[in-house]
Amino acid sequence: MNPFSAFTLARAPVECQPIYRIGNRVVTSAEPRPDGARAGSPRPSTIEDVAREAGVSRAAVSKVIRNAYGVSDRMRTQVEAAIERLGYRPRVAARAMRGASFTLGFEIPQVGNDFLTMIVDGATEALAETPYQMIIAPLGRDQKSDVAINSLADRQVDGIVAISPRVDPSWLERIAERTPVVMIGRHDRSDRYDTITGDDRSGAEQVMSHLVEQGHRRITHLTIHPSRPEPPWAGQAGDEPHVIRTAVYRERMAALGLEQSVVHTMFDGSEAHDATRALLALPEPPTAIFAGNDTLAIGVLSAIAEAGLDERDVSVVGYDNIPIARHPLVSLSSVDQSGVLMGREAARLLLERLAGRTEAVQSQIEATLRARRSSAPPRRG
Amino acid sequence: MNPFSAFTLARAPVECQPIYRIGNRVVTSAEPRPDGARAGSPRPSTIEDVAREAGVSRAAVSKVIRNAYGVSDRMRTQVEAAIERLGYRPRVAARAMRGASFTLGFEIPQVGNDFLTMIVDGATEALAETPYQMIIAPLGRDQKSDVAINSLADRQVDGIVAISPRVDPSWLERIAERTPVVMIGRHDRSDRYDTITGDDRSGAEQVMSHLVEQGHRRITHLTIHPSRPEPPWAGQAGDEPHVIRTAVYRERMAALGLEQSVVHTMFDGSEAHDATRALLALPEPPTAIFAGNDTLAIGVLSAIAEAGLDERDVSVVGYDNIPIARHPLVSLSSVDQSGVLMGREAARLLLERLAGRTEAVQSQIEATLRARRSSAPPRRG
DNA sequence: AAAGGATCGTAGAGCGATCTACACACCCCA
DNA sequence: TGGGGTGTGTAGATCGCTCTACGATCCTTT
Repeated sequence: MNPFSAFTLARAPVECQPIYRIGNRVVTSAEPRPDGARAGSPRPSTIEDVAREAGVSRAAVSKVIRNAYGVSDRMRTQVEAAIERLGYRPRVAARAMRGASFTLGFEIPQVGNDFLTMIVDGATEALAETPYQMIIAPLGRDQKSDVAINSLADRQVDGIVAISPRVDPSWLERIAERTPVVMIGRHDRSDRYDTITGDDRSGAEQVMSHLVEQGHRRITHLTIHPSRPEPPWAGQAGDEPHVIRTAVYRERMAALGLEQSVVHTMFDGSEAHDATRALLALPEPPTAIFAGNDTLAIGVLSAIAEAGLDERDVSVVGYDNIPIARHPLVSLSSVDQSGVLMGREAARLLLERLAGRTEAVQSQIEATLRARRSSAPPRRG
Repeated sequence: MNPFSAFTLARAPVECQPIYRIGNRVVTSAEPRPDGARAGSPRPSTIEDVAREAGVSRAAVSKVIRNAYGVSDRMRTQVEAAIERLGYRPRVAARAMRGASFTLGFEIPQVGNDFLTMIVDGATEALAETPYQMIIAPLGRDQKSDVAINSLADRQVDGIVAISPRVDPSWLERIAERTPVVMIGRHDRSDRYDTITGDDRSGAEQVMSHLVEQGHRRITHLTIHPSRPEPPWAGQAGDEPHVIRTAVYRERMAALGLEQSVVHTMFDGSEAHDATRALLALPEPPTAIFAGNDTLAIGVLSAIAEAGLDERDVSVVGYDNIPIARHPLVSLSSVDQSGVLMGREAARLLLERLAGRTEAVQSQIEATLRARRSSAPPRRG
């Protein structure tokens, strides 16, 4: 069963019994609680308990907690002491019912992807001094972005960062009507949500110029499969980063009168490895491979190394400049589009929205090629 | 300000206005809603709306959603149609108030750490067919584990996976009274929470045997700083994986009458790099380095490569067998303790708890050294 | 035909917060 | 002395959902 459709998300599996909570008053139930182990545990204290302990009203405690107006120093001290004594912690779920959940949600298509990790790192840093907690909804295998985004929205997060999701922009706009959304990595324009993109055109152009200047002529572009079937919202403006990089490759090759060679693989580097092996077995293998991202490039490098070849045989350039790219054993040329910066910016944009901004913002991050050992002039021959 | 203490977690920063939601009835408020942009958006439909649309009671809709007993086929069809028409999605926050949130929380000390990523991958896979959604609470820089764990508990997650957290076990037990907890990676025993560990003793012993058999005598152990100050709960049983690995190193070196050399660094590989540079500059540098984990080992390798040396000069063995370790350009010998398996197991243990299990379980994952190019017999001389 | 048992559905009381509206002091000044 | 502030604190409705208790049918059975 797909657990995330409107129905099944909501539905408990038959074999999973619901968790019971002992409420303010003791629940009189003929049945023993299913999770007997936790039955006797002390009830966590509520705002009510704090109020009683401090000898004030619930509302007063709430005010102190929210740092709201109308609290005397004496009362604050009193209430804070009571909170301390009881070890009280506000229940986020209850707060979310009326106010905010102080939670920002990140939809991450691949947890293992180092570029996405950099984004999370940047955002974490930016949120450090705020009361907002970040949560990440990772995509399961074969799961679509909308599942994770919906799931974040269902959890009443105060803002959502969606990373290059393959979803219908108008669907995303509907989400953005309720919850501020920042979309990273797709070249959409919307006046409902904010966007952050790298300069994919410039980045790809730098790669192509670099390779051509080094004397490469047989250049293969290896990238991930575009969405299939072609989504109805695909277009120039809404293109995914990889699509743009590919377009630049094609333009440049065409302009130079060179033969184009584009290979598509899955996200994961192992397919890039296999694809590269096949390329190397060709009668006239490419002298350079422009990989759509570093994960693929790493896979490409492994096939090249296994074949006993090096950068003079086949040069490789990636995209994203993930941390391992600068490792001397790898030394992968790559385009830096600072994921950390993107994450920081995403957090900032969300906080701005929460502070009241209403106009959409499009933010673009510079792209800079970092040439390393993996790209070198081809051997004469 | 630290946003996560009992107080500040709860407190909105002064400049952040709360988000208002239009409830079931229109909220009559003299003030305009602060987030004016979203003011005109259609109110998301509630269970009440669905009930009206389907011509049944709220309770009936709830039953259908929860797949509970006492629903006729006719009613189910009717309600499901209404849900479909309205695009209704249940609010998790509201459900969490009484029942379950269908959310499992993972506390991840370092988002960028590939070993932890493997754990998440394994868990994601295991949860794919369940109604549970995983959320990850990443640790901010200099943040302690308890902050993230608390934050998950505050969000009423139905279960928590804590990865090798540096927290007081008795504190964790208190959390576990309310919410099932699985702790990965620390050799604690508790009858309140479940644990999953690798066989760190065996793994470390394999490393040491391997290096010694290859003829290494000057072996340095490089690992992360132990918690400082020594936490009060530290002891043999509750030791962290790194501490155990270090202990094994010391035992083996002592048994062989070899001089011990232990270097401590931060988590991040760049310090390992610097530390290795310093080691290489010694009059008698080590011929082998046993790194406490692969992240550190990668940093070690980079320093060795930069110095123009290779495995015949200084061998390196890591721990965790992260994906990049098998890359032919890196080819790092490492101990495999299947993070994916750990993640899968963690999810399984949590689901079992939710299904009613009450006794604690300790699960141990095998450790197997994968010897690769990075460890080789030292050069003569 | 009445009793008993399923089956199906509803009413209504929470869950733990937030936030508006209002009451009560107290003080100042005319 | 009375009229307004201003500063503090409380009452109480509300958010959207869950779940127990119970009522209403309908079908068997005796």
